[in-house]
Amino acid sequence: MSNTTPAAPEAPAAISGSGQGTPAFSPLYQQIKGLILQSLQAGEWKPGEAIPSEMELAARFRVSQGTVRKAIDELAADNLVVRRQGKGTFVATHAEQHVQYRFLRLLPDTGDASEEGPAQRSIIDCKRVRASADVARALQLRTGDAVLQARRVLAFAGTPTILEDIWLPGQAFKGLTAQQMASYPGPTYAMFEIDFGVRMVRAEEKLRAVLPDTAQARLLGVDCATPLLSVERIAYTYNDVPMELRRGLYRTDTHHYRNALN
Amino acid sequence: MSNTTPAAPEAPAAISGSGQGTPAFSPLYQQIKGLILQSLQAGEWKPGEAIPSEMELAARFRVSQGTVRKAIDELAADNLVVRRQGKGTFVATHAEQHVQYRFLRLLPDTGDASEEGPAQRSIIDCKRVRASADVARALQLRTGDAVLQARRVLAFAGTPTILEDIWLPGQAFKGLTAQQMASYPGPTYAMFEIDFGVRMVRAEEKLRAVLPDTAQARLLGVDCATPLLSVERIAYTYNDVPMELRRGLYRTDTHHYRNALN
DNA sequence: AAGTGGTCTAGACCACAAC
DNA sequence: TTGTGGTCTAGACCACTTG
Repeated sequence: MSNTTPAAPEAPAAISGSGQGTPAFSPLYQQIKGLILQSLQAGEWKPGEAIPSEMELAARFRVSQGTVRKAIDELAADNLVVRRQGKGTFVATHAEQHVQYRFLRLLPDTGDASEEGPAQRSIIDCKRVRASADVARALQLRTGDAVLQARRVLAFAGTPTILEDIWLPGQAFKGLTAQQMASYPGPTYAMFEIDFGVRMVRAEEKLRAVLPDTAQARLLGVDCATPLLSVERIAYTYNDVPMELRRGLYRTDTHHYRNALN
Repeated sequence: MSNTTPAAPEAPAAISGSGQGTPAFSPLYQQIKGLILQSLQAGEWKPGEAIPSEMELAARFRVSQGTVRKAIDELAADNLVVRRQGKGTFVATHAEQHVQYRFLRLLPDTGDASEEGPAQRSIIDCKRVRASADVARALQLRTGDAVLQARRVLAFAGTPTILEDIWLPGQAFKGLTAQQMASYPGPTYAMFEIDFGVRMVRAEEKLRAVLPDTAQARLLGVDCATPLLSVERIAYTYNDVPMELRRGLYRTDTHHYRNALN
C-alpha cells in the first residue's frame, strides 16, 4: 500500500498535513501509531488487557503486519504497551509491574530495594483546597480551581525517608479519600488507574538541595540543618496532560537518587 | 540466510553460545550489532566519521540490508551512532553535538541554557595522585594506582555554580595538563576523544543533598549552611569500562537538575 | 543522476505460550 | 496444534543530499 493510495474505512491513513510551509510528510506507521494511541486514550483496551494481535490490527487498518509492528515498537519504547512473545501485546499498567515504583529513583545505599521491602505509608493529611498560582500553573488549571491535596510520609525499614505533598485536579479525582490513599495495596499510581481511570505515562522532575522547615524536619525525624533532596514531579497522562504535582523531600543520608545517562 | 547456515569469512554469524544451560539463542542482528561494536571499539571508524553504508555492511556480513538496519537501529538508540538521511551513518561524538553538554542536566530556572552561554571554566588544580580506596573501586583500579585528579569551577553568567572534582585513570590519560583542561574549546569529553581516544558512551549518577566544607563553600561563593546538590558520576567507555569519576557540587538556588521519567 | 537512509510490503520460518 | 510476537529476506519505492 503506497502513501498516496490510502482509503480503507478505519484508516484515514496517509494524507499529509494541510498546513502551509512544509508538506509535513508523515510515514504510515506514525499514523497507525496515532490511531492506536487514540484507542488507548479512549479506553478501548484497559491497562493490563491485551490489544488486538498485529495481524488483526493490520487487517483493521489495511496495512501490512510490518507497518503495525513498527508502530507498536514505538509504543513499546514509550512504555505505553508491553510485548510478550507468544502471548500478545498488553496495555502497560502501574500494577503488576515488576518494578514496584516506576517513577521513584531513590535507592538504599547498601543492598537493593527488594531487601528493604515496600514502603510504609502514613497519610498526614488529605483535603480539598483551592489551587494556588504555582499549583494551578503546574496542573494547567486556573488559580482557585478545586484540587485535592495530600501529605504523606514513606518509611523504609521503619525509618521515615520521604515526605510528599501531592496535588491532584479535583475534577478527575472526585471522591478520593485519605482512607483510600492509605489502605490501597500497591503503588498509588495503580490506584489512580483502577479507581479513577487516570493512567500516568511519563513524568518530569526538578531536583534541588534544600533545608526543611520545622514541620518538615519533625515529620522526617531530622533537624532543620539536615540538607534534603527536593524533588518536584509533574506526572502526565496521554496527550501531555498534567494530572499530578508532587513535591517530595528525600533523606539522602541512607539513600541516594540514581540516574542513568545514555 | 538462516540462523543454522552461517558461513561467510567476515561473518561468524549464527552459532549459539557454547555454554551449558540455556542454548543462548542470539538473533542475527544482535550478532551483527556486536561485530559493528567491535569495529567501533577498535577505532576502525573515528568519532564524527561515517561508517560504511547499510548495503556495504550487508555485503560484508553476508546478511540482508534489513538485518544490518535493525542492528544499526539499536546502535543509534544507544547513542553510539547517528543516522542522517541522504548522507550516511556517523560515529557519535561529544564534539559537534548540538547539545553542548550531553551529560549535564543542570538548567537555569528561568530561560534556557542557550541564553546564559557556555560555562566559564577555572581550573583550580590538576595533579597526579595515588588512587584512594573508593576512587580505585569506582574506576576498577587498585588502591594506590596512578590517577589524574583535577578540580575546577564552572561559572554561568559570572556566577560560580558548579564545583567538580575529576579523577581519571593515569594510564589512559598520560600527559593531560591543567593548561589543556582550561584552554580546550568545547566539551571536556570532546577533548578526551580527540587527544586521548577515549569516548564516553554512557554514565551513571548518584545524587544527594549535602552541606559544603569551608573550602568548597569559598570556591562557590556561598556559606557553609547552603545546601548543595552532590552529583557523583561514573562515565563509561565501550564495554562498560569506567574511565572517569566526577564528584560535583551544584548550586541549586538559581539552577535545577532536570530529569525526564518515561 | 547517483548514493544514502527511510518506508512499506509479502512471505517464510523460528521461539514461546496455551490449550 | 494453534496463535502470538520475533527474525530474516528480497524487492520496490520514497525522501534527502551531493555532485
